[in-house]
Amino acid sequence: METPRPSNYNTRQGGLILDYFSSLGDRHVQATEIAEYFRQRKETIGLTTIYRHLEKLVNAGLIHKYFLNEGESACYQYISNAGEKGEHFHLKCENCGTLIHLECKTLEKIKRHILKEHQFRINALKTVFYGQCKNCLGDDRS
Amino acid sequence: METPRPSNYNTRQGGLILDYFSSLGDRHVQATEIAEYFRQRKETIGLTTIYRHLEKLVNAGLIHKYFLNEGESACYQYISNAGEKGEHFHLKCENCGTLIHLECKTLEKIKRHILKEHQFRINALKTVFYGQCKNCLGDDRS
DNA sequence: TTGCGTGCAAAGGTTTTGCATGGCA
DNA sequence: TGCCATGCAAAACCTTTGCACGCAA
Repeated sequence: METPRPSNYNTRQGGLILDYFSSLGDRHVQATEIAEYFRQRKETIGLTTIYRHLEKLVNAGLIHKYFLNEGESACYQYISNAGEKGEHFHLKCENCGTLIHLECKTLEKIKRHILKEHQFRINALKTVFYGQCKNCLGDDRS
Repeated sequence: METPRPSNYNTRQGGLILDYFSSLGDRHVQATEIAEYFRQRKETIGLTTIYRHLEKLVNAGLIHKYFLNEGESACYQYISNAGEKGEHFHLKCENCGTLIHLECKTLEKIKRHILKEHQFRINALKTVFYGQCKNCLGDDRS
């Protein structure tokens, strides 16, 4: 199986962006952060070009796009070849902004429950649970 | 218990907007839809004013703000006085856009599980499950 | 009269599009 | 050489802010 390429042509920018994503592991970045990263390394890439590569990478299934800070800019994250193993849900604290990666057998049950009983297949990658984290529950019991 | 008012002053616009929300039931609207609604009735309200009332209503706990169409505009929804009873999760089909309101005992278990085992209190109002709905699962079994 | 409410215009931020140029194959 | 990629400028959107005027109390 070939690794899908983000574009037909092999360009400096395309290579840099894909390499950058693979170096990120499971960390996510926003478009402007990518631009800033390369600007600091004197490898400046236009923001337009970055957005166009992001779109291609999403379509190629190499990166994942989602929104953490509601109403704000999109987050992009590399999808490691390791594959299905690391599926997890995101928990985002509405108070302090902490992002928790949750891998949990019970949540697998939830997915199955909703699929079987409600005929809906959940996309864990895109789904974000909002609420209050441990620390913020402790601080304020409202 | 008094009904909290959206503002100190009682203005034409404030009254119209609150009345409009209470007439919506559990349907949600976007800021521009509100503007359009009143424009058609020759009761034009400036978009700026609408946004300012929305903010006040959210702060007063009378309406709820969330994001359904990721990266797009905010949705606002009236919180009926009926209260806690109608708590439900939102399921949003990534394919056809259908929004499902899910009231389900099992999901209460999910909330309790995550609270007890992971010390995180889920805000069901804000949380949206993304995935594929019944119809779209049938159409395409990818 | 006081001070918040209103709404136009403008700014802010993110993302997309038009278009001339650059560079891969 | 052909055609996609690039990136500047500008547009498109949603939302917020500045400011002068309106209006409720």
